[in-house]
Parts: sequence; C-alpha cells; structure tokens
Amino acid sequence: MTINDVAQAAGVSVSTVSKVVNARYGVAPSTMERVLQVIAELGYETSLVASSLRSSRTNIIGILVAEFEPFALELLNGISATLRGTQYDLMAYAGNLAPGGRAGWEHRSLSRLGGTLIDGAIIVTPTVEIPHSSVPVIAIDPHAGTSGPAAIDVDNFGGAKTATEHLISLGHRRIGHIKGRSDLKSAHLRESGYRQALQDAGISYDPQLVHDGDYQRDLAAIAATDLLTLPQPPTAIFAANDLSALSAIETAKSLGLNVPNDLSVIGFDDIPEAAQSKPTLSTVRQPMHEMGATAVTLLLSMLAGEEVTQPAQMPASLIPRESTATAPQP
Amino acid sequence: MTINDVAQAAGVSVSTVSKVVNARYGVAPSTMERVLQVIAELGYETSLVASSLRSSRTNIIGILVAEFEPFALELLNGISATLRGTQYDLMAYAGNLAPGGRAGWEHRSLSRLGGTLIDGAIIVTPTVEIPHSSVPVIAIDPHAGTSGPAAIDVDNFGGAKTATEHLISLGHRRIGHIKGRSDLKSAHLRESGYRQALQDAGISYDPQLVHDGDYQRDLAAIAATDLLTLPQPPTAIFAANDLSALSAIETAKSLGLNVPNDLSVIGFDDIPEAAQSKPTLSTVRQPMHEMGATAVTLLLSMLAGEEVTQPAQMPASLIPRESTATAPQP
DNA sequence: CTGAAAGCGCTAACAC
DNA sequence: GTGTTAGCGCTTTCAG
Repeated sequence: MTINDVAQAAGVSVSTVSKVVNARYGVAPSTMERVLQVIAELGYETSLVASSLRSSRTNIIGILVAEFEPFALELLNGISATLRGTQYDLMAYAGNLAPGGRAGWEHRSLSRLGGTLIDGAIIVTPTVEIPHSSVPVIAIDPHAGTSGPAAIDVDNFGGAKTATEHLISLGHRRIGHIKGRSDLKSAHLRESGYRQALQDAGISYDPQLVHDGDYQRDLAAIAATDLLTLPQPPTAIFAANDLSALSAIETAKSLGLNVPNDLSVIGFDDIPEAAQSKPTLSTVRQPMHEMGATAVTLLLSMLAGEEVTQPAQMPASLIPRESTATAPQP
Repeated sequence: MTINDVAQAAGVSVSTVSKVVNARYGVAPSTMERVLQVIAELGYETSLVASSLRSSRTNIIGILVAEFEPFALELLNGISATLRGTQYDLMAYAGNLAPGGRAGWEHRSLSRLGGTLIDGAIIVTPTVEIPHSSVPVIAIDPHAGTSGPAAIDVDNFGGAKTATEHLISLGHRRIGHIKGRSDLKSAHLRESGYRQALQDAGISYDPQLVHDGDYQRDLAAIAATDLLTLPQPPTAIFAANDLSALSAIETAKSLGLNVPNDLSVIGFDDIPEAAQSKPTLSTVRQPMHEMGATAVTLLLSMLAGEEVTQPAQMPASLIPRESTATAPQP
C-alpha cells in the first residue's frame, strides 16, 4: 500500500495524491473526492518513515529513555496526559535494551531519531552530556555536566535532607546511606542533603555508614548487607532511590531483622511499588507527573520558537509510611 | 551529520562507509579502521529513518497504544524487561493523542510504522478489528472481533465471577455493576462473569443495577450516581475496571456514603493507583507484567518464522483490600 | 576491494 | 489543476 498504488487506482499522479493527503491547495474538488474515496477503499496511510525523510515536521515528540523502568513510565504518564489534545503524537524509544550497546544511548537515540522522525525530544535520566542536537531537547533528571539543554529536576538536596531529618526526628542517630549512581547529579545532591541533615543535628558523619548502591537492586542489596553486618550497624537507612530502599528491606528481612522495628528504611522517588510493598515504604516523593507535564510545556514553547534555557526545579515532599518508626531503645 | 559527511571526511565512497557501519565483508582492514576513526570523531550514527526505508530489518519492536494510561504502562514495563538483552530495541507509539483523530488509530499506526520502522508490533487494547499487516502482530486485550491476530488476554469471565462472589460471600445481595466499553470483548466477558456469579448464588439479575461506564472516569461517575440514587440502591458495586471503581468511590463519598461501611466497591485490573487510594481498592489482578512478557515471547517466535495463532489466556486473581466489607445490616 | 548508480515512499519545486 | 522530476539518507547490486 504505497502512494503509487493509490495514484494508479485513482488515475492521477503521485503528487496529486500527496497534495490531497496533505490538504494542499490546487486540487479540483472532483479529483480530490475521487482520490479520497480510493484512499478510504484501500485503507492507505502515509508512511511515517518516508514522509519524515522528506519533510521536516512530523508532529511527533520523542521520549528517549535507556529502558522503561518505573520512573520513566510515571513520567510518560504525565507527558502523555499533557500532550493529549495537542497536535502531537508521542513516541517513546528505549534505546539501550540491546546487549553490549551500553554507553552513549542518549547520543545514539538522538542522532538516529532527531531531525527526521521527531520534532523535539525529552531525554530521561541522561548519564552523559547531551550533544548539540538538530531538534529542541529537554532533559529530566540530568547528568552532572555543566552545559547542556534545558533541564528539569526535583529538589534532590532538600528532599534528601527532609528524609534524613525524618529519621532523626524518630530518634535515630546511626543512619546509613545507600548512594546512587555517581554519574548522576541527583545522586550527589542526595548524598549532600543527607550529610547536611546530619550536620544540622550535630551527628558526626561516619564514612563506614555510606555505601554505593548505584540506584540498582543488586548493588543496593550488597550495600545493605555490608551496612547491616557492621559491628555497630545503623538503626536506619536512607536509600537514594526506592528501588534501593526496597532491596534494602528485602536484605534486612533475610538477615532476620524486622522493618521498621529493628531497622527503619526510607527511599526517594515514590514509585508505585513503594505503596504496595510490605511494609509500605516511607519515601520522598518526586512529582513525576508534574515533571513530565513541565517538560512538555517547555518543549512546546521551544517548538514554538521561544528560547528556553533556564532549568526548572520541582519540590520534593515527604511521604511517611510503614517502613520508618521510632528508633529501638538500646 | 550524514553518511556523506563521513565518506567525504574519510576520503571514501558512501557505499564503503555503509559496509563498514553494517559490518559487511569486502573492506580492507586499513580502510575500515580509518572510516571507524572518522565515525568516532564525528559522532556519526546511522539515521533510523533512512536506513529503515531502504532495508527491511530494523531490530525494533513497536508497541502501539491509543495513549499511555496505567494499563498500557504496566504492560510496557513487562515488555521492556523481557526484551532486555535481546537484539531488539523498543518503540512505543501513542497514536491517538491528536484531537479529532479518534477512530482507527490501530490501523493508522500499524500502517504508518509497520513494514518500515518496526519489525513487529504489539497492539494494546485495540477497539477495532486489526487489519492484515505486513509485519507480525500480537494483540493484548483484544477487540470483540472474530478473526484477527494472535491475542493475549486475562480470564475476564473468571475474574469477574470471582469479584462478584467475593461480594456475595460478604453478605451482599444487591450488587450493582458498572460496565466497560461495549466494543471490547473484555467488557462483555466481565459482565457475563458477574451474571454467572449472581445466578450461581440464586440472586436474580436486576437490569436496573447495571449501568454503562465505558471504562472511563467521567461516565463511571454518572453510572455510579444513577446506581446510588436508586430507590433501593445497591450495597456493593463491581466496576469493570479500576478507573471506574475509583470514580465510583469518589462519587459515593460525595454523596455522603462511607466506603466500605455503606458501600463496598471492587474493581478489575489492579493498576498501581488501586493500592494507593483511600480506602485502598479491592480488585481482581491482571498479571500485566506476565502478559507483556508473554506477548514478547510470542512475537519473537513469530519473528523467528514460527506460526503462532492460538490465543493465550492468563489467570486473574482476587486482591481484597479495604474497599470491600461485610454488607450493612438492614 | 572500491565506487557509481538505482531506488525505498514521499514531498516540493517547477513545468505544462 | 495536474504531472514530471529531483532529491531526503541510506543499502545494495553490479561494474571496475
């Protein structure tokens, strides 16, 4: 089913069909009607690939992710809702699923889709500097880099501080931290927030209590094990994201510890799983829908020709649930 | 950054560059090295659009949805995880966001992406018959149509029956039902399951207690209002999906009713929001991750040339939470 | 081993 | 009002 088939069936040239499909002027009403009829009969739809190769607008916004994990999916939810009723369709691309192709998915995806397939892009959690691109780009939860496109993130520092203060207010003094990915800005800010809260409370920082979790389940489990098998284990853990926190709870359970009675755990993000775990996970909420919505709004104004460079920061809020409780009495 | 730029910079022809990029035989090692070097320097990536127009394989699997709502997103989660480590990337396309373009998004998206951009497609909740396509297609939660591609769904009948029986076991006798979209097979099966459970319990079917909710928030709210303002209102409602159930709870609250003391509500799907509402929603769980995983497995074997036509049905399971309770004593 | 050239489906000048 | 034609960036014969 190509434009050629339609042209042939309608007895006109391909350019006439193209004009009809794209509602261009200069087609006789009778011709138009006939072509439309043939299109309907044949069920013809213009190929996105071919037309985007030739023309510059596609009316498609691309969301570029490494893979579809809970954070990206929640963002997608907000983005989709915000785009509803606009002229744009949404294409989400996970470009880091194939084995081996680890690094640089941001650049690869942007180069492969940008300029032709998509009119603009929202890149989720890029781990490297975003290259100059031929289309407008917004980054969510960006890399530690200095320059780069307009970016959106949550108040990572303030959120982490709040989480740690929550633990402190429950009477905890030995508070461990499972760090995030060191190539992400958010991980550093969250660690800083943790340290600031300790300092404000007059608790001295103990490097033994901080381990690397890389925002991942497996590494967080190792970090949690290391933390909990210390001669003097912490009574509470602030994990840099919910995935790590959930993993830490699992680990604690397997070590025979009760959460929250023996150990309090708090995460960061408020992914859907946080509310469904047992015990439900106390955490700091990133307003993911709003972040997605803001990204879209910014991108649309860039698409409309406006200059947008200043970063947007969203507030983080404490969501106390069951996994945190008063510190055990020694 | 096109293949021409690379060719020029490396002092070779475009076809040589293409051979290097695609690891074809017949390039001298020295040439290859030089080209590779230039590619790295320039940060060139082959354009997905151009290459997919010319060659038939793209190693991309497409997920076609009307929009990114909770059900589709959960599916995406399972699909993404299953595809990890395979040679395929994932492209999810929401083709029904633009206003006006309501009907036939399935066909439109499939025609526009199929054959060129994607090697195979998974269509989520299609509302019309899926046309014969140039690429392998799997449907999840399919349309009521008779023919069509290989399909995956949950045991809608059994799940609805279980939900209704749960209500009956709590002592409810007047049980309302908010129906789903009549153009979806799942809606009909869920209504049948509801009626079967009533019949098995010797409760006669009252058409007054069944209203249309179309799987949507707004229409479900109207249906709930109608139900609850009946002279003899039901003491329990089985809503055809969680979105409707959540909406019914809102409505009940606004009418001054307490859920679950005055009214029990149970949904279907177990979307993430179900566990986070107040009260938390009792529901019947669709194993969405598993459904996504199964879809991928089936599609991959079709891509490998195998014939797959038989539908797969997944089990539904009751998840009792706070929104259902013993029937109020008259 | 390398390059010239055709063509994938479509759009946009430009002729007629 | 309509058709012819030249590419968009790439892959793939097919000569050299």
